Amino acid sequence: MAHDRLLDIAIREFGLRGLEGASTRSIAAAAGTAMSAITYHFGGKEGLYLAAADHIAAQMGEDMETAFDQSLLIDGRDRAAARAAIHAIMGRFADKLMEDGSESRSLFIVREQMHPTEAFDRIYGGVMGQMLEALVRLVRIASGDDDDARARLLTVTLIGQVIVLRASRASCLRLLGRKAVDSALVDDLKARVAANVDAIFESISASQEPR
Amino acid sequence: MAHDRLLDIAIREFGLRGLEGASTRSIAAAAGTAMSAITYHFGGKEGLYLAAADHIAAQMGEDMETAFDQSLLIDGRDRAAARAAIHAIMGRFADKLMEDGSESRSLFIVREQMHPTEAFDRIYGGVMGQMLEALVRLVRIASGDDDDARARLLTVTLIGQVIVLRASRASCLRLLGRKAVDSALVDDLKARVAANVDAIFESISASQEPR
DNA sequence: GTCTATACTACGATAGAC
DNA sequence: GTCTATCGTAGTATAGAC
Repeated sequence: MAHDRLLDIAIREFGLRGLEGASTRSIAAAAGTAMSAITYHFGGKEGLYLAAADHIAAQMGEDMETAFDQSLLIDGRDRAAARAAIHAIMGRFADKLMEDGSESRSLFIVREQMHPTEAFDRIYGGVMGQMLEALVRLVRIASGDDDDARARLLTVTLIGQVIVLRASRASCLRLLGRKAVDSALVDDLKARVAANVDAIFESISASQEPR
Repeated sequence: MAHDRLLDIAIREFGLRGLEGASTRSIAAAAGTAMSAITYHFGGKEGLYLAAADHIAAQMGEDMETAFDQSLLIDGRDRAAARAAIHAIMGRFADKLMEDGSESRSLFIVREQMHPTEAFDRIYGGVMGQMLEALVRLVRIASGDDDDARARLLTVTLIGQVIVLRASRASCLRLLGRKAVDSALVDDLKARVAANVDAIFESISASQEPR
């Protein structure tokens, strides 16, 4: 179906070049169809862009669903379980972020972070927001600190440790002396982040009970 | 001078809209000059883009210079001093990243991270690379672990905690329930990151000397 | 449903007037 | 040095043929 081919290529092109950088002519050509097929199926470039956002949100939803569904079942007083769930979500997030074929999707989202449009609402309003809120709740439990603002700020610094590899990819690759991100590197990163997370929560626990 | 006005506006426009999104016509109009002035002063759109990158690199250099010059003087065995220097660099980095008027520059760099061009070489090859290398050295000292690869990976997770507020700005603002990043928030973030950094290095130290 | 034609706008580059 | 005028290219949208 021309519809699906166009959507596929649109995600790639919009992620790679952005809304303005991508051209409907080249998207249509790559899909082996006429440019006006975009008008027909999606109403225009803008509609195609939003359809791409919806598709990305849906795919992200599938990928993260089980990991964060489980986290909702966790008891509000079980700090160890909450921390384990944080490790699980962050690990899965890292995997999905760096997975082959996820580059276009990630870049699409990074672009929207800079210049949020309606497309960002569709992505954040879906599973992304739910995942982050679930993470905040787990952080509150795992830290034993009910203060919401502090939990949210800590959550930001946690996800930053994973996201940096996508959002600042070029710098990271140079700093690590690599040409690309392979699965061994992702595993190393996950281990490093997990150790950091443990260290941070241990430190918070220690400061709560001085002796 | 038309040259400087064009450069100023170019940084803003390229940062906001990207190389393809920005138009030489509107940049020239905003600078109150004819479009062909860009050709005259910079040789064309591409030249203007590279000049913008050079200007950003130079400005970043000034801003971070003292903070990281001092770090080079630190003794290779003084773990406490190295950790203090890490705090100083990261704090200054956070300030500069979130400072009023730095948005365009930050966005310019984030875009280059996704799709590095010659402009990225000019920025990274300047002070950015030096700052990151200085950080790696400090991390190696502060952690008491001479392994270079481990130090680089840890460095990545450290800067990620700061950069996330720019690179994933929209998500962070939503998660924090804010409309904008004010200086109070930056101070909170700096304190949180500093605590995280301490916790991580304490944990590493503890694992090295089990008793 | 899909493609061809075409209309219209905006882009970047350049030549030449001042 | 700076601006005006213009060229060629590429963008989106639309109407209508198949």
